[in-house]
Amino acid sequence: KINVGETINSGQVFLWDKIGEYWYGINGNDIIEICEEPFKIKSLSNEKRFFRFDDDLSKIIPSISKDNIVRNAVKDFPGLRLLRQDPYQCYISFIVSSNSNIQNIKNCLKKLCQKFGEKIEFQNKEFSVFPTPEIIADATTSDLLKCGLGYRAKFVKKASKDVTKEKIDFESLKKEDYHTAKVKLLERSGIGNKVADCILLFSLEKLDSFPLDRWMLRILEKYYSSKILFDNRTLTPKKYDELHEAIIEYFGPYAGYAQQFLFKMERELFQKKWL
DNA sequence: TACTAACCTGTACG
DNA sequence: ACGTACAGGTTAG
Repeated sequence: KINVGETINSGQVFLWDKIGEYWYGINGNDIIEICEEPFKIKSLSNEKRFFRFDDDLSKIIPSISKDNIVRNAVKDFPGLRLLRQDPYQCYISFIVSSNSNIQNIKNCLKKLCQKFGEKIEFQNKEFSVFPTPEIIADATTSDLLKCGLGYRAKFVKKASKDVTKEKIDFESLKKEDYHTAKVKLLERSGIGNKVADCILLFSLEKLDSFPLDRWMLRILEKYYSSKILFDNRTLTPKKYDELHEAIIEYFGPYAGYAQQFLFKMERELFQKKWL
């Protein structure tokens, strides 16, 4: 059974807020409301695939449980789930995320919605949904800069133009395999290995994607140095690919789920130290 | 192909 | 108060 708070607060999504017992989130042009106890979910579009209830956890969990590290992470966060995000929102979110932190990412994306997104009333509350690629592609750089994007503003604009010009089509990427889809994402501006893997895992059905950021490298070094070998800390594109190969070989086709559990585990460990 | 520096912004620390 | 470091990376050279 899903733990909504745990899942929302695991670095996948940035446009969610809790009001009373209810969580509200923006997903593309959709708005989702979810309450955990008693369980209730409602959305503007009536689409309920966001929480991936269709994933067969009884198959996935055993598949990724290769060692006690993962087994403990799953035991500590049994309600953690991967989410199925709107691809364009996910694409922009992770371009914005580069060299930044979660709080800053949230601020930027919220401003993007408020400035450029359509205002919609839902459950007697006012929301601003995520802007369309067309709106962002036509926005002026100075307006984008007002959202706090900094040097990423030009990446966001260019990447949006690529969507409107159909240089990239998310629906077809969903049908491609991991590697083919990744190559196409890497051609877009502001997207490197890590950002591409986040987009693939969180919005394009690539459960064999395994985003390697600073945290994951720390985790691999700390718990997996004997199981998965990789050398120094400068991760060149070639080494990134090789490491990803080794990880898939170890964790299998649902490695992305393993990544999410491990990431959550280590983040919580760190946060508690500060309290 | 590998390595390095520069990069917007916000916040925490000395 | 003000400088410096650093945060879930990418790009240009």
